Amino acid sequence: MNDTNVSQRLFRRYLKDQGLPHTRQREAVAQVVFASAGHLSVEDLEGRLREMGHRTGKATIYRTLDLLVRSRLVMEHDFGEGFKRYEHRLSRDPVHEHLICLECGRVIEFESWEVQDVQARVTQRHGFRPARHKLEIYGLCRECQEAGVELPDDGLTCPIERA
Amino acid sequence: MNDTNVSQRLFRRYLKDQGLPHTRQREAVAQVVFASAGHLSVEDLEGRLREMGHRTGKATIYRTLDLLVRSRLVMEHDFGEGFKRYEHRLSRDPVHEHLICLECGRVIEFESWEVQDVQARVTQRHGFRPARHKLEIYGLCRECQEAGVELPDDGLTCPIERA
DNA sequence: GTCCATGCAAACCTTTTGCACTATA
DNA sequence: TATAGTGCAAAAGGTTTGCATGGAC
Repeated sequence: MNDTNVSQRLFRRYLKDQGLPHTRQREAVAQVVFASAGHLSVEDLEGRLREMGHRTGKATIYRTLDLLVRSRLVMEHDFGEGFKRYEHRLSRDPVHEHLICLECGRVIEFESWEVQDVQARVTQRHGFRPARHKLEIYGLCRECQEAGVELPDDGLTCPIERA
Repeated sequence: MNDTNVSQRLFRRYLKDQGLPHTRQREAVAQVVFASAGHLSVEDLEGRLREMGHRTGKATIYRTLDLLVRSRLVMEHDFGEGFKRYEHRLSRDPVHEHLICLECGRVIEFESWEVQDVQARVTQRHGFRPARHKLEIYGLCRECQEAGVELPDDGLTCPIERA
């Protein structure tokens, strides 16, 4: 049995636990999310559902994503593009960080125990109770650099010295 | 001379460098941003401008914030509240991270050389050219914990074991 | 006098909501 | 059959844009 099927089962269990009906739309949305590797936008989801012959309304997609996020089977991300992206959590490390290319939108995942460490120390020092964190590094991926893309620099050239 | 004035001067220099006019609206928006300690929303800004007797249109506020962000004198943040917040960068460490309270929205800043370190190592490993990063830790601040607030837990109780 | 900024309102985009209808259990 | 979900379209909410007017240089 593959991970997609495991996730599907977990989602069905979640629905049962919450006393919610299991519908074909929920099944379809969950299936697409669990079967996709990357970080999906709602537009991506709509497209894949249409390809598969499902005619699912946007509202239902959003409502189902909300359930998937609540169940903790899916994570919601906002990479500053003006819309959200969704990533399933099974079959990968539950805690990981992201490198995000400002040019092409490519997302590379990595893990870092140091970040966990920083979180533990800094939250303890401030009496803060952590629920989750995110470390996102924005820049240019190798491919975009090799394609000659440059990061724009519009800022003050040297604020302090020229003040 | 205080930091607010330094920042104002830098902003005027930025405008001159870019060949852009220095207007009273830009002056007013910049002044409010530089004089404020926290992480301002556009709504906050509008309010403070009104208090000061300035009648500045929303569009002008957004356009001026865009200039301030481009000049690097101001940073834009998105803490997932559905709108952006703005923070001036002078008179504080240019690189710092945030603890964000999910209950009251309080923001606590901290610094971490370890994160810089992680960024350097992981970007080198992936041939990625970093432009900026953000580490945000979400949870409950001390005050909200003491007020008895709990983090909701709606997820699957134990996905793997009960699968 | 030439540009550019401003202000207003309309447009935009993603996400949410109301409601009549349909499907689940 | 009771309860909740679905789909559509409208609304919401923050942000952006078009355009006529006014200000900066």
